[in-house]
Amino acid sequence: MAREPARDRAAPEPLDERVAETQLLALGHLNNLLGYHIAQAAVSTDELYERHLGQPLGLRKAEYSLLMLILANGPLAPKRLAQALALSAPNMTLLLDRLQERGLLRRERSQVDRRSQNVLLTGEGERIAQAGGVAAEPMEQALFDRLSAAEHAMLIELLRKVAQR
Amino acid sequence: MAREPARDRAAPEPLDERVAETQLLALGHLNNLLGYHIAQAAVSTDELYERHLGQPLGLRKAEYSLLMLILANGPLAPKRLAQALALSAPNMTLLLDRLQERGLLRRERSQVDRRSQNVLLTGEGERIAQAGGVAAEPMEQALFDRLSAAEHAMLIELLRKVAQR
DNA sequence: TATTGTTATACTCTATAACTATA
DNA sequence: TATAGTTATAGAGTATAACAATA
Repeated sequence: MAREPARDRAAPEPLDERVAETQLLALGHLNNLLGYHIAQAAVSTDELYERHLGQPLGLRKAEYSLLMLILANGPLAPKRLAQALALSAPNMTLLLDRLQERGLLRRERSQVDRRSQNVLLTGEGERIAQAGGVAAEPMEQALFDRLSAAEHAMLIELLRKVAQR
Repeated sequence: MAREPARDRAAPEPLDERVAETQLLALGHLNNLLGYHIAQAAVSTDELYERHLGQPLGLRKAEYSLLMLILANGPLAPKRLAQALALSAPNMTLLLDRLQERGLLRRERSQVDRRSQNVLLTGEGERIAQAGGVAAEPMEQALFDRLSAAEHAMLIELLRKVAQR
């Protein structure tokens, strides 16, 4: 893909061989790269997360998602949580350690298979998780000046197809 | 959001208070969280990137994007690259150091403003960048068993609206 | 033997403050 | 004074190997 000639013989001679500061950058091959656009969109959603959920609740993204999963499903094994969140087993251990230390969850040995554990929310954990669920709504609303409700739903549906694991 | 009762009085008494291993996890509040679905989709696109571009070219995502931007626009200042890729200035310095060390680009002082630099591709850098552009195509094609071409385009358009910076 | 979870460790990525050289 | 870029440093996120307990 050859680049557009940015200059013109008649234009005031620029001393530098580079596009004007005011000019939007061309994306070139990045234009049709889904991964690139996902990364760029994540910059926006990460900012929103930090403002609406991360800061107020003191939870990182993985911590928040983990609490939401237990809130929705009841007790779960670290193994299943790790698979659902695409985290390695050692990282899941550390994540659970932190949340347990904060008193948001506890671990019980499974009676069925004593290698396995049940991770469950404490009272405080359930309280925070509930609050987190509620606080998610205004965060999504904040997207509605960029996206209609229908577009928002459509976008999630398409991302689901990509994620499909 | 109360969780569905997973048990039934008549069912064989489970010893553990948790959903069956075979059962899909409920997402609860995560269901309408755009950020969550973006993160999940990124797991897939990151895998694809690693296989099609990262491994073969020995380039990380930020390195690849940077090369694509210079290929498409010609010489650019680190400042503009940092803004375009949402990287901090110190991280941009390190990124450029690595690529320069590999002989893929070089830095020149700007003649217009001697605080600023022009980052430009070397011959080898241009060669790798070209190869990267070409190798991107089969990567996107690999998505087409999950997404039609129209859905792929639509998805990128929606992500653009979210990213909008 | 295989699986669940842990420990230890290292590497990448990101964030911040302090500095330099130019404007 | 303000801006472009650098250096130094620390923190978060992620990956891998070796291990203990249980199946």
